[in-house]
This record gives sequence, C-alpha cells and structure tokens, in this order.
Amino acid sequence: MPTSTAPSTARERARIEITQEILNTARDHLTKDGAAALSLRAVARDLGMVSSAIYRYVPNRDSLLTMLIIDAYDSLGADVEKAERTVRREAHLERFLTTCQAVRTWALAHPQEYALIYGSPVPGYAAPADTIVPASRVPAVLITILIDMHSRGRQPKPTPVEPLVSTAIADLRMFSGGLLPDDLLLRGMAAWSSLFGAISFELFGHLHNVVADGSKYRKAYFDHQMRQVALGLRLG
Amino acid sequence: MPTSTAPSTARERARIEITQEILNTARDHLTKDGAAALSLRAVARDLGMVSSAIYRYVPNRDSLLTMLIIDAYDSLGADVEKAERTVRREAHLERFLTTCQAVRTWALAHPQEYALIYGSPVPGYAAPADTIVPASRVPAVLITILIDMHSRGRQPKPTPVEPLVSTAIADLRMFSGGLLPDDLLLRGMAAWSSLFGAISFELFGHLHNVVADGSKYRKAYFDHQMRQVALGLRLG
DNA sequence: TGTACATCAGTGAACGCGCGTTCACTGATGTAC
DNA sequence: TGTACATCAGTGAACGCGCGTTCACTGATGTAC
Repeated sequence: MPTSTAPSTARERARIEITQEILNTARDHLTKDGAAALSLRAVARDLGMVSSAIYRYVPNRDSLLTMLIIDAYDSLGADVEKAERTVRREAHLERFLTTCQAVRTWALAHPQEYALIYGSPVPGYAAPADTIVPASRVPAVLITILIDMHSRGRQPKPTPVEPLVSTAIADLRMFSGGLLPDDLLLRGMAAWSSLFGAISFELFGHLHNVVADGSKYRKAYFDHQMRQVALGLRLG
Repeated sequence: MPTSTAPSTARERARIEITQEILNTARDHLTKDGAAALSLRAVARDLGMVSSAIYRYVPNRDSLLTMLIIDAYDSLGADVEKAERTVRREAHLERFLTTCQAVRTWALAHPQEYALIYGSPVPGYAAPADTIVPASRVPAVLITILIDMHSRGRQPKPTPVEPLVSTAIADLRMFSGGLLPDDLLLRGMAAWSSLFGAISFELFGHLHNVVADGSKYRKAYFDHQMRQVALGLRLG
C-alpha cells in the first residue's frame, strides 16, 4: 500500500508539477497586472496550453484566486516566522519589531499579493474556509510574543474591559488558548491593525505629500511608529 | 458679463444636469458591483443613451473613476465635518471619538466607495492632483483637534523624535501650519492610520472569527479601540 | 509478459458575452449681425 | 425680429479585443487479469 502523500505514477507527478506551474504563472500575472486582470486563458497561453486544458487542473477562476490567496498568506507567514525565529526569546520588544519589519518587507516586495489579501475584497468572490489557517500565521506569531511576555510575569496593571467588548472577543480569547487577559488581547488587536493600517497607507499611496518618498524616510517613519505601538503593548 | 459660476443657456444647464446624472448612475453601479466592474457602456445604457454619447461628457473611463473618487472623499469629508462640528470645542476627546465614529458609519454605509478610496489602488489607474484636497478633509479635521488641544496648553512632555523621522514628516508639518511638535504629529499619524486600519479590517473581513459578527459587538469593539488610541494622543 | 479496458490530459471549435473607443452623420441650440 | 453660420448633443455602425466555460474528440498512460 503506497502512502497517499508519495505520488507514484508519472501521471500523478506530472499533475503536481503542472499544477505548480499554473500557480507560478498565475502569481506572475498577479504581480504584473493585479488580481482583477487575472485570466485563466492568459495563464494557459503562457504555459503553451490551449485555453480549455487548464480546466483539467483548476475548476474555475475563483479557485485559482483561492490558490493565490493561500499562497500569499503562506509566503508572508513563512517570511515572518523565519525572521521572528532569529530573535532571542526573551527580547519581546525586538521580536515584535522584527515581526513588523518582516511584514512590511514582504509587503513592499509583493505589493499585488499584499493587496490581494489585505486590500479590497475581490467583488463577487467569497473566501472559502481553507484560507483561515494560512491567514492566521502572522496573528499567531504576534499572540505568541504576547503570551511569552505575559507568562514571564511582565504583567502591567490591566485596563478594565466592558462586558460587551469582552463578549465580542470570545473567539479571539479561544484562539489565544485563554492565556491572555482581555485587556492584552485588545492591545494585541490594536497593534495588529495598526501594523496593517500603516503598511496599507504606505502601499496604497496615502502617505504621498505626508511622509517623504525616499525608502529610508519611509522605513524610519514606520519603525518609529511601530516602536510607539510596542509601548502601547507595554513591550518597551 | 455673466459670472462664470452661473450657467445661462439651456445647453449649459442640461450639460450640468446630465453630468450629474452620469455621476449618480456611476455611483449606483459602484455601490452594486465595485469599481472594477464599472463600465461606461453600462452607465450610458442606464441613462437611455447610446454608448458613444457618454463621451460628450466624460473623456474616458479613468476620468469617471476620478470623479467617483473625488465624490467619495467629499461625501466622507462632509459627513465627518458635520458630525464633528456638533461637539463642544473644548471636549477634545469627544471630538476625536465622534470623528472616528463618523468615519466608520460612513464606511459601513458606503463599503464600495470606501474600498475605492482606501482599498487597493485600481490597477493601471493613477490618481490625479485634483483628489488631494478632498482627500485631506478628514486629516484636516483630526489635525484641527490636535491644534486646539495643543494651543489650550494641554502639552504632555513630548517624546524625542530622531532627526531622520523629523525630516520625513516635513510635508505634514507644513500641512499643520507648523503649529504642532513632531511628536504630536506622529501620534496624530498613528491615530489616523489606526482608525483606517481598524475600519479596513472590519470591512474587508479580517475580523471574521476574531470579533463577534453582530453590529453591537463590532461597534463596542471599535469604540473601545478608538478610546485607547485617544489615550495615545493624550486626549483622555 | 501480454492483452483488453478504463482513466485521464490535452485539442480545437464554438457559444455568448461585454468592453472602450472612434467616426461620419443628423438635427437641435446658440450667437453675431 | 430675422437670418446665416457655428457649435454641440446624440445616433448608429463598426473595429478589435478578450474573457469564462462547455463539449465531443483523440491519443497516451495506468490497471486488472
């Protein structure tokens, strides 16, 4: 009995390879023209296939988008995890800042992929459940940092949280394994959305005429802001 | 000599009216199907025009998008200014929170328009300079609140700002009339991008499985976070 | 090891659709004398 | 107040394009005996 993970036949191996090539080509198109312009026909053309052949591998356009979304979340997640892993576990502040910088670095290098996952939703497209796990990789890194900080006894006096707000974040509390007080969970959420707010503003052009254009200015500005966010997390 | 603002002839009046109808119809389409699906032909069809007739009013598709972008910024700006105006001038915290809530209320009521101006840029489209002033209305409200607060002597000890960061925000300093210290300008920027980060996350689906779905939970969560942001501004 | 059948990848044509934009035109409105 | 000309709005046909998806088909690969 062959295991289901080891493809045996030439057909199976070819299928996996070609599916991968489709994904790579689709990613190239996404990078060049954005998600809205992504077309099955164009991808097939680039691979020297007739347009209908691609339907042997991809049931329709939406599923190709889903593949790209998962791919983008995983690419971002892998980069961020790798960067964060290099930092001393006790250096909570530095772990946070490294995480933020890794997200920004990835976003600048992959603007269309960033827009695909953190920009406006593609109209008429509903993300299926398979995207949830890859989408959680960055939040998971952030929460782990908070848990580590919290468990080492660095517990600032928590701000009280209204019951309605506490109820609102029940899912998040579960995701964090119930290891963090509501106050810290909320600060974590604030940090998370500040991080992506800052990057979206930069990438989507809202810093024009506000923060100088040069990449060193942009980086200095971003780092400054994330250090302030870290203060809000009491990581400083 | 008739003033240039008062249209005299029937032709001129018709032109203004029809241009307005085009904009309204385009906004309806935007609301239903998003910016990517916006088509000159469809707008013309809805107005009972032949598709080529619309070119008497709009030079091309991009310029219609520009009109919609300006329209959206102005709609948001007007709502926010109106809401903020009702608050006692001395109540700086409440002015800030009211502003945040007005932005969110507008965004929830006009999700596609919000996505058009704060979501991923439309690929191949470059916003012209005419969008700058309408886009500055919300930032202007926020800065005015900070200036009022600052001028009433509520000056917390400023965090020192690195020279590179200070240089980076030269444009912003000018926009604020040089009335605010760098530290406060940066806190204002942080507040601004936190505000839009929070709304984008909510609108673009990133709170699914994190913050409970009901509108009262979402509102309670948002208000809580904005109150924390206000603390960072030392408005509390 | 060889044969018969089943599975699957890739072909090529087609359906039906919608788009942005141009162009020569007709007929109504506006202007100058 | 009336006429001659200029301006402009709207028409209808056309160009050239690309898209997603289906379908009957051929021929290669895989499987069971």
